Amino acid sequence: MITAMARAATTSDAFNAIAEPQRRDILTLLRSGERPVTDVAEELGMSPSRASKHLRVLREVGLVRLRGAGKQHFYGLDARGLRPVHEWLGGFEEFWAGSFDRLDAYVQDLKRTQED
Amino acid sequence: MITAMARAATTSDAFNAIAEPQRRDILTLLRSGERPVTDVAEELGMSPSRASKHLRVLREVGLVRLRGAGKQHFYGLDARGLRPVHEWLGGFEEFWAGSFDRLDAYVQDLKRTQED
DNA sequence: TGATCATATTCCGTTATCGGAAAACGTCAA
DNA sequence: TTGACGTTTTCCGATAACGGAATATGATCA
Repeated sequence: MITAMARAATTSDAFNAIAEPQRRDILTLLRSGERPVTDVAEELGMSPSRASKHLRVLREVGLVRLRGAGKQHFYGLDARGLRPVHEWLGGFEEFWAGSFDRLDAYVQDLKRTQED
Repeated sequence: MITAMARAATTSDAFNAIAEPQRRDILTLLRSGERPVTDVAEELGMSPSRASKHLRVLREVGLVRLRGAGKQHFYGLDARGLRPVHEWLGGFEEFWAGSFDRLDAYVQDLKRTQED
């Protein structure tokens, strides 16, 4: 039972998971191929335990997959989990160019307001 | 001076700002035009104070602009702030189709591992 | 079995979110 | 000035992320 809500868990969403810069770095790194925890940690300059924790979060939201048992674990990218983010963002692309116009309108409006 | 780091502030990033579902809803709503706080609150079923707080976060990261002084405030979308998110995501698009193949490979691998 | 390497988890303290409720501003009209 | 409306802020309690350090688990090889 939930008593009080604070910020949503990092593991609740791809949106929340990628809010952390280091986790984005991990995903970016994994674009070039699978890697064991140690490599991730070393290449991104973080402690193995930290890397492991971040990878756990990414695994829980399905952005990363663990392959291979035994001593060697390989983490690989599963970018499908980013689709919801991309889809949500897609609705805004048309606004990027337009935003400049809208900013112009805003500035014009501001001028008018101050002149009045 | 920073003593200990917790989760990054919601206002530090577009990434952090859009991690909250209600803030995404607000941005989506504002695609159809500017709105005063009350309207946002009502249309999304949240208290005015909550809406105002969310809008403040969005304003601080530059995703939203405040127009008009006086009693009537109008909040409008400034989607340019989403560009960093889109750009980061862009690097992964090529992987979405590929991810299925990679999943196949993963499953094959799993089979092999379990047979051994 | 015991040592060693690779990963994962737990413990700790600090910080900041989130919602609701209540109170504080700020503006405009009577 | 008083009152009403629209908006923002403050206070509160509960939750949990984050890093580092230490510890635990797990697998492999001598």
